[in-house]
Amino acid sequence: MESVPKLEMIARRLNLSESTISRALNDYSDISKKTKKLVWTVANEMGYQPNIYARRLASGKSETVAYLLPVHESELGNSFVGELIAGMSSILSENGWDLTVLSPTTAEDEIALFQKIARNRHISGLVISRTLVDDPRFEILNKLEIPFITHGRSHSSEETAWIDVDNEKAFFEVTKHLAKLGHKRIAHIGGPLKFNFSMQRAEGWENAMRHLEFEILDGYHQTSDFSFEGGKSAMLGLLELAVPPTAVCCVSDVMAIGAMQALRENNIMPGEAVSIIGYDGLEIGKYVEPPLSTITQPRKVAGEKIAKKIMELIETGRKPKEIQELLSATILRRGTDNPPLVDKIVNGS
Amino acid sequence: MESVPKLEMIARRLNLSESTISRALNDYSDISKKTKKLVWTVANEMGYQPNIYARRLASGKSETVAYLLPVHESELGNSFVGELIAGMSSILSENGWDLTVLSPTTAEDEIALFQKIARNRHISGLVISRTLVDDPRFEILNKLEIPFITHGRSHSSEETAWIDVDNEKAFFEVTKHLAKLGHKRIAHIGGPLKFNFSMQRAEGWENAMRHLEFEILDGYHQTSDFSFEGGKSAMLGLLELAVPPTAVCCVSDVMAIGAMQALRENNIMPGEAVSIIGYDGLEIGKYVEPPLSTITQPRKVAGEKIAKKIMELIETGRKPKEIQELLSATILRRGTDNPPLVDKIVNGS
DNA sequence: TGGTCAACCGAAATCGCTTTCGGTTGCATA
DNA sequence: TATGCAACCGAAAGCGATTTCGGTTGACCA
Repeated sequence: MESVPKLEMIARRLNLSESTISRALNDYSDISKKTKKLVWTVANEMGYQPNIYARRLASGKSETVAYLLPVHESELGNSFVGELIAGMSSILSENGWDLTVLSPTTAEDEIALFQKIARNRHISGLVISRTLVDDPRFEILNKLEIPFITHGRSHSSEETAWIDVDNEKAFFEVTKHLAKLGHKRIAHIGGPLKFNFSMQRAEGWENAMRHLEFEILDGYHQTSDFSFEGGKSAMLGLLELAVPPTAVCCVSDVMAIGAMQALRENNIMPGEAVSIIGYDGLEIGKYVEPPLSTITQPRKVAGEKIAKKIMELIETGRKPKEIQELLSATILRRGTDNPPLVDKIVNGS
Repeated sequence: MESVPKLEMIARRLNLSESTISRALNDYSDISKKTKKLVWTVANEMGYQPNIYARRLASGKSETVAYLLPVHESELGNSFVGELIAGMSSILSENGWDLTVLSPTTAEDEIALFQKIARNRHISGLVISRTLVDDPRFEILNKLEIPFITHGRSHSSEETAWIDVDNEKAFFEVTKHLAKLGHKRIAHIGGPLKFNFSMQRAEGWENAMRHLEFEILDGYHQTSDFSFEGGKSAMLGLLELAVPPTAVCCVSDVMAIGAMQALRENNIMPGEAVSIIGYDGLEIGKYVEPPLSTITQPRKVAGEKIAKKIMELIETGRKPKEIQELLSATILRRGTDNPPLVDKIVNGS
């Protein structure tokens, strides 16, 4: 009857005390190298795994990070969630940490959750995605002294830890890209501006337009919710304009695909009279007609980075503001970004 | 300096012993109703939250279930993962349980993980999705005596706990549905048959064809991998046949959308010369041209049920085989399932 | 020879809860 | 008046680690 190996068993086997074993395994400086090596080999041999509950109780650390599932948002996020979680989970478990998933259903629920976490300290850090421009959670978490890192910034993320994509730059670039193709009447279909990434992307487009000295006609900035429907109705709004755009950059692939739908219903082939570029790099974009051009970012890698950073934040005394990283996204040309028809004719040999 | 309330503080406050408080809170039968009520109100008042690590250490139970992320499979699963996790997480945390996510990267990794779990017992149960027809994990987990529930069956799930959709029935029905529309030449685009749901869906189609006494022509059962590309090449395979089908049911929406792509490239409008039905009820299906008919199942609800069942499995002494549930999926007609063209002409008034 | 200082290790207290076991009550029964 | 039996509750021993504090060594120097 092999029972699970405990500290005490290793101690007896080596004629050392439990405390020495513990300190050896935890790499304390007052244990000789020789002893450490000895303890390690024996521990491995016995297949020793510390009881994390005993360890967490004794040490007062929990080595657990919680990921807040953005459940009360539209379902679009879901496809990301898997990859993000995969990335975080792999890195965390490599280090013996746990990843748990929390899914508050309402905003009040979420706050109650924070308070609970603050009280019992069973979770050492939080990962938050879908940040708002003006996100009240930051302040609450700070007050409660709960370490957290966000996937995406907000107005108040000067002092907090985050990892984010340079949304502004991405849309600046994509707008310039469309301009280079010959477009001047470039519109933007955005999501609700309360979301930070939504705001940033809109700003990127706007800044580029200004930089290029293109006029932003009335109605060129459509906003709607993050759904296919939303993209569709936004596009319909653009088509109704006196001077409709020849190119549109959309805040997400989902909305872009909705927009494409609107074009088709008006007998406009996406990528011909109207170019479309989305964002997210969803694989599905390859299979709409024609394949949707888009902007991608590596989500699994983001998950991995987040995991590393939150551990760093918790373990080391480093300031949250020192733990920030801006990633960049890249344009992926597929089939919906082409020179405008008019120009083709004008320039036609 | 408010410190977190502990058992001992409640005890002192009420002039009772710690053990009484503990037993009161855990609803032991040897504590009077009056005392229990008293303890509860005081505990709530103080905002008492038991230290789960102390509790788990003392009780030897971990009240934690782990979800195995199917990472090494194609990325299609990701969109489901979010919903499933959301469902599980909400129910588990309602009951004070934790959901942790594990992501072994290889099959060996997975087994090592199982062994680790078996040793240290820090996880009380496992949730597994993407089961194979012949899934070696079942036996391993049984031997290791790790409670688990699978989302999807396998050949060896007679004695295990599972929740699944009646895939066979769903595809039997969808095939009959196509027949009712007038189709006789109905093909199936399936995924790798090592996956159980893939196998079951193929069987459902096959059984229906037999039941309807329709001939299954050579090549009518295409299999490919779960990707858009896979669906596309499978459809191309069908189109090359001497007698191509007039309707195709696909094992997944993703593959169905790939198949639609293949049709379009051959100047065939999906839902006209060739009807297509997918499976999964992805929202994206609404926005391809024309909207894809499909079969849906409630995934979040599945997650909730899974959570309840795994807790039941762990807590009560019930046999795994008593914890099984078959859900049914429903056909969602959108735009790609129509009567065959030929029949229209033949029957034309 | 004695003293000092690293370098190492052990004893013991904790961490906060669970759970067994036994000990009081008080009341009904014989 | 015993006796028995519920109904309640307390004492105390864990659970398996961590961590502080102090005590031995032995080497090295004066």
